[in-house]
Amino acid sequence: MSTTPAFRRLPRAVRERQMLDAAVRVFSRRGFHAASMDEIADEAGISKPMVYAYLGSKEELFTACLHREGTRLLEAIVGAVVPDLPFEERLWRGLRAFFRFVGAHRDGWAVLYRQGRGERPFAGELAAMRHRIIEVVAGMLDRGLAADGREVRPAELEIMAYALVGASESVADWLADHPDADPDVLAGRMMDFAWTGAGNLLAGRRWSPPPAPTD
Amino acid sequence: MSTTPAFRRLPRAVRERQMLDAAVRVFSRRGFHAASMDEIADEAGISKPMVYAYLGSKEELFTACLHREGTRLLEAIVGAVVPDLPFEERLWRGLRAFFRFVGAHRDGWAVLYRQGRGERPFAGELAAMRHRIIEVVAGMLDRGLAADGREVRPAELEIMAYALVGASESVADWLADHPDADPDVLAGRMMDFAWTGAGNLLAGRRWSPPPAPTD
DNA sequence: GAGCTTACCTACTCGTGCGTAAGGTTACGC
DNA sequence: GCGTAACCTTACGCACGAGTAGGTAAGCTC
Repeated sequence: MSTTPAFRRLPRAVRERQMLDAAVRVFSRRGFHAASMDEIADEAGISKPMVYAYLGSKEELFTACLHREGTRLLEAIVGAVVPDLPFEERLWRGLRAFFRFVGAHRDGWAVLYRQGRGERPFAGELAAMRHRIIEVVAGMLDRGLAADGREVRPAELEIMAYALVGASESVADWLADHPDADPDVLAGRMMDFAWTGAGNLLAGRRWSPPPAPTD
Repeated sequence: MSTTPAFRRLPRAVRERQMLDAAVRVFSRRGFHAASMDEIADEAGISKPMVYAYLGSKEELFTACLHREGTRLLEAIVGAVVPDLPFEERLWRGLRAFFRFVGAHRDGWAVLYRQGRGERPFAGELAAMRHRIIEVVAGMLDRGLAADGREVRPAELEIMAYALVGASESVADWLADHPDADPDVLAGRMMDFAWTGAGNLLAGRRWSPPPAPTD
């Protein structure tokens, strides 16, 4: 019989990609600690020393996953949010890109959102990344207001941005567990919430506590 | 010198409380896997076999933490939400109780929100708990609408509840990192967002995509 | 087809941390 | 004041998994 080796020898770049894909899958279902390098190697169809040779230690591997998925997510969003469009349009495009990404990269999303947040060495960096996104959203809100001649204290803007991002994450997480849902529809639902809500809110309508006994 | 033993012998119930308190603290800063039973025992000022004797395995201990903190949180909220009050008032009281709880039990919150979600054996139970809360919120929204003579499809209600809960969690998480912030003020901010937003939204104002090129 | 490089593997070491066996100490009943 | 039961300890067994040493073979160059 001719040369049909069970396992072809592949160039490094291809293997690295396969390993990262496998690592994201395994990390997404096990978490950082519970995932073993053996299982990742197995999932990638390769042996453990190869993973160490190419991607380094377990922490470095997880960092690489976080970095790749985080970059992809960020690029998907900033690529969709064209700068000179009006606020509403940018928000809509950003949300749609976000939900589309989560729908298409559920594993990556799970690693970023469910697994990365608790693990000690990575939580900080991840929180910083999230905070950067929130600042961007807050900036969008601020510019949306400035264009309207209004003004809101930065602290309140930040809280609002936290609420908006948190709401989106929560709905995205729902999407990750409902493969049949349409990301664009969800983005529309979020606009229902964020735009109608934030829009009216920023237009000056503030909620005030009822006069009833406050304790 | 009289009898001043370095370590008094305490009744079981007291020790169990101390151990759970210590476990919540350690789990909150390390996560489930990275936390060691030795460190928990040390934090509780007791030796490891005592932890096993009273609380069982590490998984059982973590489950106990999750259960206690989750029950406390739930009780704080349902205790604040008096059934017969109007929708707005219940929402306000529920949010305020939630933020007050997080402000007063940062460690417990961290275990529930940051650590529990990713860890395999517990994620499911925790997700179920969260889902129960979301159902309650969805029910509140529904009753709020019904009282207003309106009607919304259950699926949309659920999405909205996810957004609301996610927004609250995100702001609560911000609170956990900002000890000086006032929980009641944050609850007010959330009402700004949720009430003004959801209120207008549920009153029939829906956002619709702009006519611009949709890709 | 000799010789080098790169891809790849089997089979180990060794640290860490869960869980436990076996024994010491304190308080309390009588 | 002594037995005994509950409390508490030190010191270990053992499994699991990160990381590695050392060896094999495929493909390339000439």
